[in-house]
Amino acid sequence: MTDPDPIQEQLAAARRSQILEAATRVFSEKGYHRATIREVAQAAGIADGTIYNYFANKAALLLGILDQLNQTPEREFHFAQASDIGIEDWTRQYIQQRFAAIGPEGRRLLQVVMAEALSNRELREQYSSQIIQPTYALAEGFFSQWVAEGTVRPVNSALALRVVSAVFLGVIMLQLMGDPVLEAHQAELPELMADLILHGLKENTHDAHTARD
Amino acid sequence: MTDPDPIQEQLAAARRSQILEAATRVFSEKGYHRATIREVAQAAGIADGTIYNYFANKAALLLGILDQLNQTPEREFHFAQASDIGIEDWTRQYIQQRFAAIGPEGRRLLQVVMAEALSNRELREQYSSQIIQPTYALAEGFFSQWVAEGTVRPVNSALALRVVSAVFLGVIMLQLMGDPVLEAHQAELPELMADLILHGLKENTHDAHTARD
Amino acid sequence: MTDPDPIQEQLAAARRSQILEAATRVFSEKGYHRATIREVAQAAGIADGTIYNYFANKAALLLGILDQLNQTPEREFHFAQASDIGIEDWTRQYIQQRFAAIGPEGRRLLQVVMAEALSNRELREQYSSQIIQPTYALAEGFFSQWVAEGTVRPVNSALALRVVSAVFLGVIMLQLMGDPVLEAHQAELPELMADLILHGLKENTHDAHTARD
Amino acid sequence: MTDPDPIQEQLAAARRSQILEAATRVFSEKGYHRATIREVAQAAGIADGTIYNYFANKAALLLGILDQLNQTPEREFHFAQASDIGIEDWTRQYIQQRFAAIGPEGRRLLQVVMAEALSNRELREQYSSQIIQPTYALAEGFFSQWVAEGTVRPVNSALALRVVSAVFLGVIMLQLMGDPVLEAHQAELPELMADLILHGLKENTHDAHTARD
DNA sequence: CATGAATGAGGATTCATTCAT
DNA sequence: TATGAATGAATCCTCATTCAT
Repeated sequence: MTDPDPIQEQLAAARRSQILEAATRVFSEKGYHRATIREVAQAAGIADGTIYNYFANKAALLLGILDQLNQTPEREFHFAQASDIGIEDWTRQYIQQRFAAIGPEGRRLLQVVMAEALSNRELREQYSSQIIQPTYALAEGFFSQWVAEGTVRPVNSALALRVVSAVFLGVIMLQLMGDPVLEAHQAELPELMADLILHGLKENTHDAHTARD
Repeated sequence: MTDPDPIQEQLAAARRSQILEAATRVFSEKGYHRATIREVAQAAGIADGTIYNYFANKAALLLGILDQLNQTPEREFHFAQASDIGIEDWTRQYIQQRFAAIGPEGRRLLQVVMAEALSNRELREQYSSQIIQPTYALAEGFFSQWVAEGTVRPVNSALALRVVSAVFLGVIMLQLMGDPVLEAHQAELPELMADLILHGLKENTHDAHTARD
Repeated sequence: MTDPDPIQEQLAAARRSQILEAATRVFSEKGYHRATIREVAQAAGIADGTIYNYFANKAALLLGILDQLNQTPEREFHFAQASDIGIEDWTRQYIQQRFAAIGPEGRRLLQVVMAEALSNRELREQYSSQIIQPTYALAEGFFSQWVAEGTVRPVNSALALRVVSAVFLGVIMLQLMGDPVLEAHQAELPELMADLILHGLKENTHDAHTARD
Repeated sequence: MTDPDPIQEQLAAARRSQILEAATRVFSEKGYHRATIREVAQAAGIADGTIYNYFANKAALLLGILDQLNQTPEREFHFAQASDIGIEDWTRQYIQQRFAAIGPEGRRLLQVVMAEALSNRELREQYSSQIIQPTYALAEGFFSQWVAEGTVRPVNSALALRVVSAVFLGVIMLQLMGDPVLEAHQAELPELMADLILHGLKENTHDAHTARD
């Protein structure tokens, strides 16, 4: 009936983004449930009903936000480079880059999605199957390669990957919970995380010895 | 009118627990917002109105759950023993014990509280000030002592503590998100976490060397 | 089954009064509907349930208050004396006495009953048939006698009685509405009302003059 | 977004009136508290929720009714004409006109507002400050002028005004209470009230004398 | 009789969603 | 497509009333 008008599509996509951006903002401030469609509409500068021309219902806004989380581009970061520059430097750079990349907007996305995913099985499963597990699958390849090379201690790569990523997730959760220490020491955080992930907490006396040699 | 009747108080406390237990169950299944007072009441086997004899409103149920989280006794665990048995063994034992202690009920409490705290500033602040920060304050004492002793590499203790605890928090979050790998390898998890926290990811060639000496 | 124990009856009557007194107080402060049984019970210093041993339900408290209004004794005041002391003096004394007699408690009763009677047909009809009309019936006898004697201008006694009593009712309503002028000039009020009721507003000498011309 | 659309405003005003009219009807029949929002909505032929597009809550309906009472236009009636036609004729006409003007709708408004004002301090104060006292302030000017002219006996005008208006208020209260005599003699009422207000109850012997001469 | 915990019907209010304009 | 008024289902909460102790 209507031919696919590329201009129309552009406009529609822009509207969708505009609405999702507003929704993310409002949801992160008031929470998905406490936020009303009206508030999202007002934040987006449109009428209530207009939202329903772009999203089937309120839940679809959440899924839209999830999609945006998915489209955060840096996800595929260059695991490949690890071999070139050594795991030590690579890790430090990666952590630095991830923290820089996520930014306040990404943090908000995560806050909204995590809050709801924790209490909504359906969203949780979508989040898991669409984003979390694929990301792990991607990373596992590199990780097990490092293990094979002896760069990384011999561990269950899949499991170790979870634990390592848990450091990230946990730190961001604590930030979202408003921890004042993390807030105050943002600058030192990446290096400390890299140290911990690479070398652990323990003062390695042997390291010291050998270094002296 | 009536002097404080200890039996009445016992009954009232039991009712409160009964209601909170039901609320935790229902909230963790459906989420705080999607759950209705009626569902909580039915789960507790009482009438809707009865809940309001023990809690001012629905939000007070959340705070009650928060309190329960607070009263999980093991929080003060034996940091003191660290010096006796060496940080290595202590860490392994501690992790093991924490995982055992939290259990499914504690996990549910955490799920409910985290989900809501992420989207509810008031609860978040209560959670932070009543539980998270006090716990950190307690642990920091021991942590900085270890740093002073040279047992732990010289770091900002407060910050390092956050990062270490983030491993825990992150792992539990991933579990709550239904990660199948963590589910499948629960048994290996504590040891791996201890390894990571103590020694990091990196295969320590120097360690190996020195060990050979 | 139980023989009519006069002591028990005394106690019960005292309880009833105690409860009604509390109810009047609470109702006049918060209004019948906004007031709760619990508040009445607390005001009376008893438990909620106890009220139901003396009154069938909340509405019965209102009827009880109505009864109390009924039992205000002075209702039958000595109309008879009118002939002895002249209508002028009688009226002044009567007004004075009525205002003195009603007092703050009586005002409260009236407030509660009027408020509810205005919006509750059943109470209104009870109030009318049990109190208002009987009182008028009593007064009409004297009033028509005065008319017959020529003491009072020839009017429809029943109607005139309503209008005269309306001055009272209206003044008390305005007082209950918090009129500051009536509040400030309480002392002058009875005399002014008597003047108005007996002689009207109009300066009489002119009447006389003009009539003579 | 949209500039003030006069047509929309007209529609909205019409809706408000429609709702208020229904509320007045329902409230006067069942009383404010016993009436439900659903009943008001049904009486207005709309859905429950629609009421909340025009009024913040149930109490706002009462305030809306109060406003309507305020906007009864005749309040300012022609006090000015008093000098032209003589206080006697003016009073009779005024009373006549007031009774005619208030009508059944106005009576209902008054019933609803008085019932609630008697038991609701907030509404009472609004009623007093927004309507009663301003009306008195307006009337006092004329009244004291009449006193100064010697048309009216020398009295405290503010107080006398209250007493005179109390005749009105009292009569209407008695009518609202369902007094059968007032109901049966509506036609004679205005004249009788005028007589009472102007000349009082007492057969004026001087008048009589002069008249007889 | 006194108590007050338990009950559950009832009602105000919210808000996602629809649809006529 | 955009609008926003109308809708009415859903839900929290209140509170009169009951009844076991």
